[in-house]
Amino acid sequence: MTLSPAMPVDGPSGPGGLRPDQLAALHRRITGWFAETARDLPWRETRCSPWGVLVSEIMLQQTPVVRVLPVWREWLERWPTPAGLAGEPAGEAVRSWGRLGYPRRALRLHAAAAAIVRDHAGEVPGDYTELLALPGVGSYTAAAVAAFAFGRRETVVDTNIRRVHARLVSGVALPSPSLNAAEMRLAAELLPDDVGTSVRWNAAVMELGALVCTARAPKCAECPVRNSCAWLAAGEPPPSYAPKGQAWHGTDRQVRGAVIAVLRLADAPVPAEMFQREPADLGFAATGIGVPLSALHRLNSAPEQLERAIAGLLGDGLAELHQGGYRLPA
DNA sequence: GAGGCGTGGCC
DNA sequence: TGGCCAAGCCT
Repeated sequence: MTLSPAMPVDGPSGPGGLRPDQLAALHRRITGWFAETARDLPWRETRCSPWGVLVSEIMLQQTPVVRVLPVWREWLERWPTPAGLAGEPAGEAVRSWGRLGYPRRALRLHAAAAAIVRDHAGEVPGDYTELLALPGVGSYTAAAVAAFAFGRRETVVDTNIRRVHARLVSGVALPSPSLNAAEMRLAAELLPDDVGTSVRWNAAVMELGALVCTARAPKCAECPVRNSCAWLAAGEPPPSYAPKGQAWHGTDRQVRGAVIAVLRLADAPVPAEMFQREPADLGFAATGIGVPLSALHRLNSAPEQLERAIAGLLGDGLAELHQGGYRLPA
């Protein structure tokens, strides 16, 4: 039987073909690198509440840290507890979400806050299974909150960790298009046994993927485990598949985004006909709502496309009809 | 399980 | 310039 770096097999030598001493060395090097390199992020401070950690994790889903920081600070100042957020209309969460993107996350975070008040006496639960039951909380976020807010030993797997494992252990440029059982098993086997070390390991591997082992142009010269990297040893083979990008220009999605940008800034229900006409003709050009209205108009979308976008927003609960116009849910 | 879902910065 | 990418989740 032959062990290939590209096809990690558990055997006498351990996960990914690593001996126990090699695994321990990886733990030491990566957590050591993290101790001296980690960014100072407010949700990593020990005084940050589990609620603050949960809010950060939801905001960080598909959104870069630098854009999350100011919005997270505003949210925690305004709503320092789940009960604070749950006590306000869902539309306020969507409005305060600003331009973070994927505004349904704001809706789900609001629903999660309500569930926490209703089912957990207002305290963010620390168990993976209970976290997973919250709206907007999937396998990654449940594990991350349990680990980072409650110090639990959890197998945290996000896109950064997947990429580090793919290169460092499996020797390929990128992880597979979707998370699979083999990856979860590998991640579980790489996780340090000690609880405290496991928490630091999760954060450290994630940080390594975010700062050094990046998707494009990884900074291998700065990597603390470059001498152990299976991908580097294999001569940096290119990805075996081409990631498929998401279309944007001319899509319903783009129109959705433009419509909700208008609703975020509107302080009264917006009649449907306003979405179809020049804001200058409506006398709104110089007002706050005039800017997103002009942007929407420039898309020059077909009426039926606009209808689909609005219907989608209504269906998702991101908008509601009130007195002949559309607004964020009140 | 593939596809839908925002937004802005970067190379 | 424009496609790729960012601490995913849900259906």
